[in-house]
Amino acid sequence: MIQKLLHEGVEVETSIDGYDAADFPEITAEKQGHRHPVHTVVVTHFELARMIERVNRRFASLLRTELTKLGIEDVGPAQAMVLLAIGDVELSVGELLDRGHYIGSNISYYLKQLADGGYIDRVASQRDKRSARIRLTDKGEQLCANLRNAGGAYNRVLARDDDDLRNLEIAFQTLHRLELVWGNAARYGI
Amino acid sequence: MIQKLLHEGVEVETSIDGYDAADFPEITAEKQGHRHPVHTVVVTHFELARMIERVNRRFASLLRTELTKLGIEDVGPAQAMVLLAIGDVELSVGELLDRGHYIGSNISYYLKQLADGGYIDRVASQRDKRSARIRLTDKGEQLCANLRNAGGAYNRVLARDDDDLRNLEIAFQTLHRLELVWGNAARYGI
DNA sequence: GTAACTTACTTCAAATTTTGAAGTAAAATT
DNA sequence: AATTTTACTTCAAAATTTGAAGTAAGTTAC
Repeated sequence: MIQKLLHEGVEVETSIDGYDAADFPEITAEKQGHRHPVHTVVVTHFELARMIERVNRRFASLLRTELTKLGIEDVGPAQAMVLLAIGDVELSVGELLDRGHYIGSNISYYLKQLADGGYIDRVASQRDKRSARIRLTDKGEQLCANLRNAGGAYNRVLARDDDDLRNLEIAFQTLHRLELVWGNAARYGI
Repeated sequence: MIQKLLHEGVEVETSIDGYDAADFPEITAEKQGHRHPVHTVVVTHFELARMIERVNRRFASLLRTELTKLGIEDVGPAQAMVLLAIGDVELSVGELLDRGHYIGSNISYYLKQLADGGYIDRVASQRDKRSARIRLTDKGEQLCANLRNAGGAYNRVLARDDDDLRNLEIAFQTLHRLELVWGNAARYGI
């Protein structure tokens, strides 16, 4: 049964970017081993998930470094992500929840910190006084602008040519698909 | 003023499940003069990062659900990821660190919980008695097998045809590239 | 051989992030 | 007018992550 599942994944040729098959334990042993030019790697659901977890960790620490460089002490990576999620539009807490799949109390907590730090403004909506409208202050926009500015270097490294752009786009859309599949599964079962 | 630039010429191709351009405030206009046969979305660094964060969150809650279904109470999603990272080989704590880009004390903490729960065995290496060798117990292997079994359904949904396979492969490799770029940047600066 | 240094990991305490239960107030429904 | 639902907040607890300090084993330089 396990054997069968391992073959439900994607077959990948891995000479690209020289990553190491040993990074991926969910591969049948007979396929690694000898130093042949072509390895076939089976990418499963879990490998993708592990990759995503690692990449997420890396990004968070990068963001922390950037924040430190900017001398920002009252905003952590998680809060910075919230600021970036807000972007330059005014939106309600509910919309923000949808954007990041956060849990309500979590966002509420971050928004409080960000409001205390002067990064966002909260105004009760005229239409619906239950609904808080959120928007970046100038300080918040400045921070986002600085982060984006620092991010430009990464964009240039990551998107060198058309091929890179295509791959980034495909990665993005594929992740979006994962988001939907995993999200729907969580709510309605697969 | 910098970020006003970021909203030029955004065209979103919505072939996948109709996601909304408004979800993604950070699309750049940094396209060079090459000919693109069709409209292209230029995905930035931060958009990818936000997507990855969301997907990661979704996966963690899915994993939590699966663990609950299996009646497992002493293993959370983070620990389950560690078990999956170990896979079916025996390795040292250091190797495990590399696999997940964890921080040492973090893994140590998880390994303690997993050892207490009987999911892993720890043996001091003969060669080097500082080095702890880690391996799944039968209980640990059983849990991984159950998780993989449940995961089979997702693999089938995600990888329906060759196109899906190709896209998953590209996503995986692109994430690996992100991992390298972000990781190296964190250590050596970009 | 041994003193100093490095590696491999653990421990602990603190910070950060996430979760869930309970609450408030406004809007919508009955 | 009473009830229910929505939109959010608060608070306390749990889970996760981090960093500083510690231990013990291996390595290197004298």
